[in-house]
Amino acid sequence: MSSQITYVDVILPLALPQAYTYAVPIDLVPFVKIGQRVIVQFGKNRFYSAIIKNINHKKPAVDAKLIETIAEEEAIVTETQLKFWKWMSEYYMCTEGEVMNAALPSGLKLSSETKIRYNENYEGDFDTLNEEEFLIVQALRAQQEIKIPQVQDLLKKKNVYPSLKTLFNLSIAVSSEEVVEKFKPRTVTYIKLNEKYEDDEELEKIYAELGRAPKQVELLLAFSQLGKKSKFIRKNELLALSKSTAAVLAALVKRNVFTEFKMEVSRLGNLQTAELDSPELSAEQKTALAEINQHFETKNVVLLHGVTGSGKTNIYIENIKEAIAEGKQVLYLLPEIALTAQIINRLRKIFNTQVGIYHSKFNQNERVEIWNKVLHGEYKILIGARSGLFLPFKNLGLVIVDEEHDNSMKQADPAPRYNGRDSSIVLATLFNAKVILGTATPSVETYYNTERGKFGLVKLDKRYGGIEMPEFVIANIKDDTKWQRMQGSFTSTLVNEVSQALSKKEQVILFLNRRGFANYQVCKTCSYVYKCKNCDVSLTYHKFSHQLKCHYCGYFEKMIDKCKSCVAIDLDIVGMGTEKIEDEIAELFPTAKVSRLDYDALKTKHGHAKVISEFENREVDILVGTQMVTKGLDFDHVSLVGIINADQLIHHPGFRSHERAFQLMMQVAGRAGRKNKKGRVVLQTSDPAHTVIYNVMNSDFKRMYETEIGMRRQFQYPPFARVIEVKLKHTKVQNIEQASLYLANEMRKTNTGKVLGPAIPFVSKINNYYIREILIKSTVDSKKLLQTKHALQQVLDKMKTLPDIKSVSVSVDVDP
DNA sequence: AGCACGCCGACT
DNA sequence: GTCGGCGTGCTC
Repeated sequence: MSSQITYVDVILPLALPQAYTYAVPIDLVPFVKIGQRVIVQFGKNRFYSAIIKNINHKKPAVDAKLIETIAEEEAIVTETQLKFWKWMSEYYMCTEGEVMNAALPSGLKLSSETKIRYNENYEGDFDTLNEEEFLIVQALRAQQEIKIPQVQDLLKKKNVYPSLKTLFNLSIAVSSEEVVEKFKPRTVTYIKLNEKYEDDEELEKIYAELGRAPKQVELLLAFSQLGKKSKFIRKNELLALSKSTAAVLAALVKRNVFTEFKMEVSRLGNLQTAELDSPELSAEQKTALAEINQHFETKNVVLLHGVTGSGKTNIYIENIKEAIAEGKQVLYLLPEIALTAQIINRLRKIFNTQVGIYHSKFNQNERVEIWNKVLHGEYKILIGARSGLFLPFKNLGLVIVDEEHDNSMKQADPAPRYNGRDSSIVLATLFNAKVILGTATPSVETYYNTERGKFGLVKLDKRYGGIEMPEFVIANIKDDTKWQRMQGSFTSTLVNEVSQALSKKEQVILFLNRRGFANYQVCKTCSYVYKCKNCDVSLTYHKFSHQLKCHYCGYFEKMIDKCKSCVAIDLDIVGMGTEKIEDEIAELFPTAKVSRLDYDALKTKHGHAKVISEFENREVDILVGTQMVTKGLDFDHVSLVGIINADQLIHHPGFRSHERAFQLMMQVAGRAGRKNKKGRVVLQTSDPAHTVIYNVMNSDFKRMYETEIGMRRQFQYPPFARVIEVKLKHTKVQNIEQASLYLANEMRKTNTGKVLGPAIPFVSKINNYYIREILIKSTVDSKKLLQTKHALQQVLDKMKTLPDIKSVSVSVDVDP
């Protein structure tokens, strides 16, 4: 029994299909535990920090290496987290290593560095060396130790191994692997008086001795005054208060009067702020809170559907308090952009030092400290962006996902391509914790889940002043074109509505989902369309900068007035963008002040904040913008929203864009209306009968959702189906064609899901890579979904063995 | 992800 | 002829 070797299976922070097994040295056996971070050699000379997944005595098929060391005695990953990682890797079709990569702050992921030294015993000459090798030798002799990136810099190329190998073979240089812990605790230097001088007599003596060094006497005096209460003082503080210098202090340290020592401190600072009582709840809010708690008796997830400004945060605060009172931890997820100082300060004022924050603006060292504080339960509340759900919670009691509809809750790239909302529900289930999803515009899946009773629904539809849903008006572009009633890009209906709103001194938002001036530019003679060199999409004409820009990669060229392809000088600008709308509306309403809010306006004009504040202060009457107008704004005097091209929003290939369009539509529409006054939304469309909005004209959002859900049921999109999106990428089109055909055909054969593609005739090109997506629709039944995934995995594995297409890179996304 | 091995084009 | 490009395969 005791002679058995102990093995550990570890997760390496790499995209590897399986766990790897290492043997544990006999002296480390008593210390290994699951979730512990160990350092292992993987490959010829690389070291990684890995996480122990399980411990056993089964001898692996291949010889196991020994683990190098244990990074820290304590397990920094909990077993719950390991379960969560496993779930995530299976659900989102990636490796556990990739999940680990996303989960751990890189301060906890170490990497080894190859260091190269000059061999001092080398006695030969350098005659056989080439120029590059000699350059390295010179550098080695000057600095005696250099790292690979320095060599790459030196030789100005990436592959430096051949040159180094020559030097190693000739024993001119030697290499060593050094493991670097990235996390460095922050230390502060303190100054202490040597014990000897605590005795007054000795102190007198030293003053006498120092007689001829007045600066040192001064410093010592200052210390004895400052240091009266404690025996040591921070170095910086001492220097600042005594107005002395580091050199003087160093002299005293050298004389052994003072001793320097370092102490680890937290980077996170002391967050003590004035305690603030939590806000008093309004009657509606109290009811909502009671309803949430009532739902929690039978359900784990509740949607808090509250219009903007209904005070959802006040309700969260009460729920957080309850969870904390039970000794549980709370996770509060927000989209990165919504993680503002405002919300953080508010919670900090109430919950003080129990609140931790976790998002991309923290550096790696800070993130490690936060990780540890969550692990040790020092933080009770964690406010974070979606990656916050990877923190090592011990006893999570409540998860709040605010702005649950926000598409930044979904990680697009790289793997794991997970949805923060869905994943946090799974995480909560592992802890038997409750989840509140909060939003003013629920995602369709969430709405559907409340409808069929899976989630509880609590509505908070009263604003403080009370607001009604807007009235929808359809403006038919086709009719107006036929009767020649169009005024530029505007229908007569919209023009009338705008002038009415303006005459009542109300504000207008015009929404168009395309920036720039015009879609594309085409030659009237030869029909040549200006396209991007890199991306194969048409270039957008920007009037302000007089450029043709690619909205995909940012490429731009100067606009010229003659055709690139033939001799003609008659070019046509087709389509419209926000710039053009801005121009046209200004011309139609010359007395109105018009402003524009889109990506370009941020840079060229005066920035986001200024545009918004001008609009809020009613210095601007008409705001033209892209979806930016929907981001966290609340305008009180907007009575009219014009959607310039509703077709574009509704008729869009692929359900993802459809979903986005739907969200957008609701959010834009939600901007209309003011206190006690119904707003109006004008939808310009050339095909009213096929516009979703037609069906819900003059109705409320409930019908909008229902229509959308109906369509999704009909076409089997999420939430009625699961969709696996396979993205193929390669430099050669033929390989993409072959791979996508193969994949689609093989998947059809397995009969585990409906394959959409490669019939989708769309291969995009980004930076020399061709990309094609294939959608595989499976049912919501988790067993069937698993089958589909297995089948897909097999097909992908097999594809890797096919000579012609094996190098095609594949990324898989699962929706939802 | 790295790193080694191996097979084809532009250089001495 | 070789150097060096990157396509391919493996890492406990």
